[in-house]
Amino acid sequence: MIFYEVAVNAPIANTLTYKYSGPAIDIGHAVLVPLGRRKVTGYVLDRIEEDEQQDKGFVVKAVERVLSGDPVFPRELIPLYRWLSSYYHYPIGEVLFTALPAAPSAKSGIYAKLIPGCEEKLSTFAGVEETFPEVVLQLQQTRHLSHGMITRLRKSSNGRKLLSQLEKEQIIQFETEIITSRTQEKYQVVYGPSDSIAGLLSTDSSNEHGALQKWVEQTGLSLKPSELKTLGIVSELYRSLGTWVPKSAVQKQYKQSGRYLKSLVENNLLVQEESRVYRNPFGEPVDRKNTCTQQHTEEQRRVLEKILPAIAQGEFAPFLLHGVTGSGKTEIYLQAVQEALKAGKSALVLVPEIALATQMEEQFYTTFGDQLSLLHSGLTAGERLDQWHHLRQGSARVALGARSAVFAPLSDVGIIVVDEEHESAYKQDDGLRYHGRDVAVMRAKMAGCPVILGSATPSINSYANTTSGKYTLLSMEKRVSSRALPEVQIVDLSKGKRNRPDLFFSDQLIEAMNTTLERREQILLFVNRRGYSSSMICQDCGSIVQCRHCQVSMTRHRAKQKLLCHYCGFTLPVNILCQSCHSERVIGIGLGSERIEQEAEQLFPHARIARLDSDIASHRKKYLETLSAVRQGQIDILVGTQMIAKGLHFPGITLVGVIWADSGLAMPDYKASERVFSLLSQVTGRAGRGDKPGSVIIQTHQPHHYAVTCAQAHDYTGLVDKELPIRSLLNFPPFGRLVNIKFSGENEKLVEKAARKVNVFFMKHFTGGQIEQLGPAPSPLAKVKDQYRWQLLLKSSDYRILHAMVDSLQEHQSSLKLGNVKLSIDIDPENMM
DNA sequence: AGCACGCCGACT
DNA sequence: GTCGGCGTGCTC
Repeated sequence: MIFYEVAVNAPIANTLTYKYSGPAIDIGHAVLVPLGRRKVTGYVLDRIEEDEQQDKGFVVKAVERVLSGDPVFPRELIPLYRWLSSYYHYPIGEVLFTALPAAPSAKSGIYAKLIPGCEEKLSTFAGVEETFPEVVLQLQQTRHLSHGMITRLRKSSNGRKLLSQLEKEQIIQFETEIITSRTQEKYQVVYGPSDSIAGLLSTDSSNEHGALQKWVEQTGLSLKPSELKTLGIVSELYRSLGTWVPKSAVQKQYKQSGRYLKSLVENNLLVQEESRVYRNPFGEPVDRKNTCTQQHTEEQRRVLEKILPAIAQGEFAPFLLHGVTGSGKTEIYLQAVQEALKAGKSALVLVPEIALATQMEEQFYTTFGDQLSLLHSGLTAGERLDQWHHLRQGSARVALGARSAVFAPLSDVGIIVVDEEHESAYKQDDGLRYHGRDVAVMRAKMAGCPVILGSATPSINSYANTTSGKYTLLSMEKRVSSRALPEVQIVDLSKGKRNRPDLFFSDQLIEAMNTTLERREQILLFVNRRGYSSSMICQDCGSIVQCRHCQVSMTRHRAKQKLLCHYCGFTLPVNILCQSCHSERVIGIGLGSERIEQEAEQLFPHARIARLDSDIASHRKKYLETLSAVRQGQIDILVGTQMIAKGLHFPGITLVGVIWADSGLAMPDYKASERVFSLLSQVTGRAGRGDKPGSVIIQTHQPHHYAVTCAQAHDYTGLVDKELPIRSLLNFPPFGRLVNIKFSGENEKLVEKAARKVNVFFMKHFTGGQIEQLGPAPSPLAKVKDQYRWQLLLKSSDYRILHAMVDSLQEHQSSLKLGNVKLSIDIDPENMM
């Protein structure tokens, strides 16, 4: 008998022990195990030798069965899973279910069996026939009660009564059955040559059909013309594909071929097999043009001289690559990955959550082809699983993807790259609240390999790690082919008269747009919000239309003719009465991408204008059409939100306008300045990447704010010099560490009470000046989806104290009696909303 | 999470 | 009396 350490799919902090008498189970397998009265999926994390398995005061149950054919994850990732569980204070089983794709899984439910020989007893059972005829019917017909039937019965008291009586009278017996078990592998039927004609199909004679016919005549086989035709198609496809031919591909050319394929197999000319289908994760076929590996710049060479030896060395080494937009960071990544592959290792590349196909994907695909596995957010569960298997089996050695790709099942990782490391999209904002970049660094540490964090505007945290000596700083300050950085002009929105005070366009911006359009060049307008008006205000009483379920203002969307809540999706008609005074005079204020698009149409009626925001991006086709239209110069003005600032390359754009730069500075967030700076820098970087120089106009109400002026001067260290003293004064990161304890529930009073209780608990058990408790207070978004939210922010220079506090809270959670209030813990919170 | 146990109010 | 409400606690 062998014992196993299993992480089960339930919110249980620790792993559980199970035994299994069958053949030894490898670490990493999915198993079905009993848990209480039910059966759940679990993952084997370790084997426990029998002599180590002392009596620990619980009865060890047996593994029900092994669910996976092969281990689902490489065992070298187990320490990372354990670290995630303890660092983010999240149950180990749920860590695994977050980190793994929808792999073999099973669940059980209760059903009831009719005890043999009880049919008579059943019919004499008082009252069943009248109240529950369907129960009698099901038992007679199938000799059991289904899970669905039992759940239905349990909803009524009479049903429950019936069930317990049937059990008491020994008519039925409850058992658990597996009700869902899914694997999303897709298979297809493929055909290949049998031994007898293998030689014939591999020859690349140009007169294929003739050769086949000749061969058939020689062997004296009597093939029908249709069979010969089918065989011809198969052989043609076999040669062009270079591999076995899917049945569907043959049938596409010849509809009736199914039956002939069958007879060809019977005649031992073709062999039929089932093969795993790997769905194509590239939405559209990507042009595999060769990127001419240009000469590296002096800076690139200097950076590579540091990184490449570290990869060959195979030791943990964190680098922060600070390179201005256009300095050629991607080339560094490509070289680094190549170096790792050369050393026989694999590579992991993380990019922020991006809507769809980007330059980065294209370049990696061009360079690494089938070696590359893409793990972006647009994949279906099935596609994701396919990519997982590719990596698992080593048929792909480079993984490129967003946040969750950090869990890619690569073994022997030689390099990890995190592009745009400052992006807050790396932070998962629910469930296991991990930071993709931080996990990447930890993974590199465990794997013993270098990690490159790249950014044009590094996070203050990472930058601080270079001055403290934890990371090595590598800088690239020049743009490839020494293109100049764009000229940036700041326009003060609060000063001076405007020709069009009704619009969000300053005179300077309008003029610059005019000259740009005259030169037949392209313009990008950047807006912070989608929609038309960011909120609706009543002109009589001044109240703002709020979502019924969330404490946020409703945004007007003109195209949809609706008011929309961006948090829960709740909609209202446009023509509503004021919620407090019932006035009809409710109008939109503030701006959104739709409105800017409309105003641009008014100002430049002859310009071709397009909009790109997440409303559009949800329509993949429309999104890609817009992208290519912009690239081909069919669009003069592109209006967009955040998503256009990232990773997209538009050579034709020479003017960038930022409509309202300081809107982000009002956020209740210690990172607001850092964010605004990096957003402005990114948008600014979109200008003039072609051979023409670019210019940028930033409209703002706070022209003297350092986030704005530093972005204007392309001065990253200037920002750091301003920002660090402020952070230091308030002991915010990188000086102090933060933990946000979040409370939520339907009952506002109870949520508040719970938050106060925890606050008191901490004050009692953790005294001394090393900890600061901010709050408890209602969250900046005090209500979302009918859930009231409070939070308690903990701050300390010593993260070990913070972890001790959270551990202690979780330990005493039940005795604190927080009632129905849900508690969730956010370690290193990125977003305080 | 799910599921059982157990302790109190409102019904036959 | 007991039925059924939900708060509390455990799962190898």
